[in-house]
Amino acid sequence: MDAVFTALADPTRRRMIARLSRGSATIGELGRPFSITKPAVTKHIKLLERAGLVRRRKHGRIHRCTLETKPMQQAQDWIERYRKFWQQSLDGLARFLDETKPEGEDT
Amino acid sequence: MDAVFTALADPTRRRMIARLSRGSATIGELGRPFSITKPAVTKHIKLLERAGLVRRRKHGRIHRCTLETKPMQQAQDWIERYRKFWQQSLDGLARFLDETKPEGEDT
DNA sequence: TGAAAGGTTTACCATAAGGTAAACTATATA
DNA sequence: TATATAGTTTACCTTATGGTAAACCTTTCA
Repeated sequence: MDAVFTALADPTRRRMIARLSRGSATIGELGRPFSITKPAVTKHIKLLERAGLVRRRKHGRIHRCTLETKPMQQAQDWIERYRKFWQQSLDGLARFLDETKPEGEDT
Repeated sequence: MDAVFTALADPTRRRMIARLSRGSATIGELGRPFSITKPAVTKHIKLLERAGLVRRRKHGRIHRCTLETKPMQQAQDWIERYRKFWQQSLDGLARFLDETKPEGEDT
């Protein structure tokens, strides 16, 4: 889970994911939109693989990448679990109590 | 968005968020479950604030923290957007093509 | 008026990210 | 058989994380 959120924390990798969501791509295709060198692309893909978000298949000298759905699903589940909690609590009594209990706010 | 996913990438911070989803808490309360020093707790909270996930109100010497829903919602929206895309594409034709087009897989 | 309690700040350390240039491996092709 | 192409590896740099200890500021309270 750490690795998944770490992978999503970089804008370049998020754009790579967006690209892959529309179909598989090679390493070169994934790196082309960005003005970064090839080793940088290699590192990003490796990080995405380490998070389980991307799978690679080698065909000759070409590496074709595809997305894996499971880790992203788990990340979404984590968020969803707690989002539900606080939406029900913060919109209701808990928020009222938190806001009104202490009177002397200085910020 | 970078900051939000970065904040979620650490297990200590995720547990702090889980704690906050059940109601507001002080800095001390948030750090107590972990065997880390006070400066470490301060840093985690700061990072959560920087991501907009946590809001702090000072009452005397006590700092009371609450969750903010918006950034988490945005993070979830980002995931949801692309998850939809690839679930519809990978479960269907695109995945079929990706898997079958190149014959000589060596991995 | 002290001293304790809640937090922060200031160094300081180790490791991971994100980037580069240069050299390298392996496959395809003229 | 050269040479170009796709991608990786190694070595290096800078900045951000995650942690500590020690000193500090504020507020509370005996």
